[in-house]
Amino acid sequence: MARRSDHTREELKILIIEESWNIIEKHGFEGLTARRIAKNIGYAPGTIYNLFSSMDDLYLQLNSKTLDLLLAILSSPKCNDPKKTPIKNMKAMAHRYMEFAKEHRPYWLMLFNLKVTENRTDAGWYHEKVDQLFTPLEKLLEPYFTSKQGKKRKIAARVLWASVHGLCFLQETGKITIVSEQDTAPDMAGYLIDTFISGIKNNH
Amino acid sequence: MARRSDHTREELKILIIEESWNIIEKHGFEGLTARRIAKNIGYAPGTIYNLFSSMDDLYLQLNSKTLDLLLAILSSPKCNDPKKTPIKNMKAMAHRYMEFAKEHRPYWLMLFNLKVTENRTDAGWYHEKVDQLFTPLEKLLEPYFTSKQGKKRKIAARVLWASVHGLCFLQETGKITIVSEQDTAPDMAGYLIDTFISGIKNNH
DNA sequence: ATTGAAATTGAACAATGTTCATAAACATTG
DNA sequence: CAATGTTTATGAACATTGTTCAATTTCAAT
Repeated sequence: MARRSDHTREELKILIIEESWNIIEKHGFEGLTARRIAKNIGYAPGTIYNLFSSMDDLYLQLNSKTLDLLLAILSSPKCNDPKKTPIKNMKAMAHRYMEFAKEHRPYWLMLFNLKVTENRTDAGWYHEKVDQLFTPLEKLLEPYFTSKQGKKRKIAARVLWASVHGLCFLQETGKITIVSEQDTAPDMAGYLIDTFISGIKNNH
Repeated sequence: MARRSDHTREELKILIIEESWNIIEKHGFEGLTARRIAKNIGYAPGTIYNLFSSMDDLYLQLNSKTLDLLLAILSSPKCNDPKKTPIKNMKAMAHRYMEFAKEHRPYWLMLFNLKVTENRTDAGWYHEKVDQLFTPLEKLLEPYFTSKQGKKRKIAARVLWASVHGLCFLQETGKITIVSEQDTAPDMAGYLIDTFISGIKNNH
């Protein structure tokens, strides 16, 4: 039996989340089970339920971690370089998003897992976190809108972002037949951004 | 014990699919279990495995049915009206897609279910079916491209479609914070289409 | 009638999330 | 230090799941 003083409640919570993270990396989301986590950290399955109300609750915490990672990437200087044009930054942003989805596929896919999604209990902080993801793109869109068009800009950011995500999603789940080998998903995202921004300029 | 001559193999297959369809409508995807299907049609659980290699196989067949429905909707005269402008038709198409996602949510969500997606065995006919979904939009895009720009048009169709889908997905899974009550997802799709098409015109 | 193939069965298996009485570990008190 | 109370860990137990497969039943052919 694990000593009660081995870890504080908070330490144990982190321990479980981190071990889950590793399991997912090795065995994918399907490989993540309460029993496996418990075994790996030297506790009994029941212990997990002392710290998380359910597996879904744990999934939510894991998603939170993923969102943190994503926000860090989208906020990084590489796609917010003042020396580059906004369009170039946007393309870099899209590129890095797709890169993230590819490299951290299981974590990224979890974000859109049905069960996790329908967890609308304490959706407050979670939704705010998702909302935060739009801000880097919103900033890049500033040059194309007047200061009075804040709402329009917000909408544009969300629409463009949803588009990039849609492209990434269909690509990553193999639902899209890429027309030719040369037209990779990032290229298509580039095309999308060029066209969309060109359209925005046109409408002024 | 159910008589062997009650149904032919093919009849039974259809029976299972239709009963599954009803179960999903009533109890969602989560409510769909081998035992429940069997019980409802008066057979034993094992029988299902005589006709489908696994539950995932059955899911694939169900998705196929959903894709048929979707194609029918996207091909319908309501969004392919020669009297209307292409843009209006596109907006109608996006609108109907989103409507479909809302009304047939469980079926629509199943299309993007991980497990079902990773079934890459007989992905041939399935992928072709998905590919078919793009053709209505491709046709609507004809006026904006020369006959030599067939490939460009294909790409545009996929990009635009992915965008609409992304919008729909984030909206339907509650991942997007709509800026205000007035800006519904269909409105945002309209904005997307207007801007995107405007951008296409610009680039010629 | 007999034989043989084909279809149906349902008990059995392994694995899952989850619960909860029990026991252990610690903190507090007298 | 002993006794008591509280918190935490446990792991067996429960209900479900997909899935398998030897046994049984059904039916056509002989």
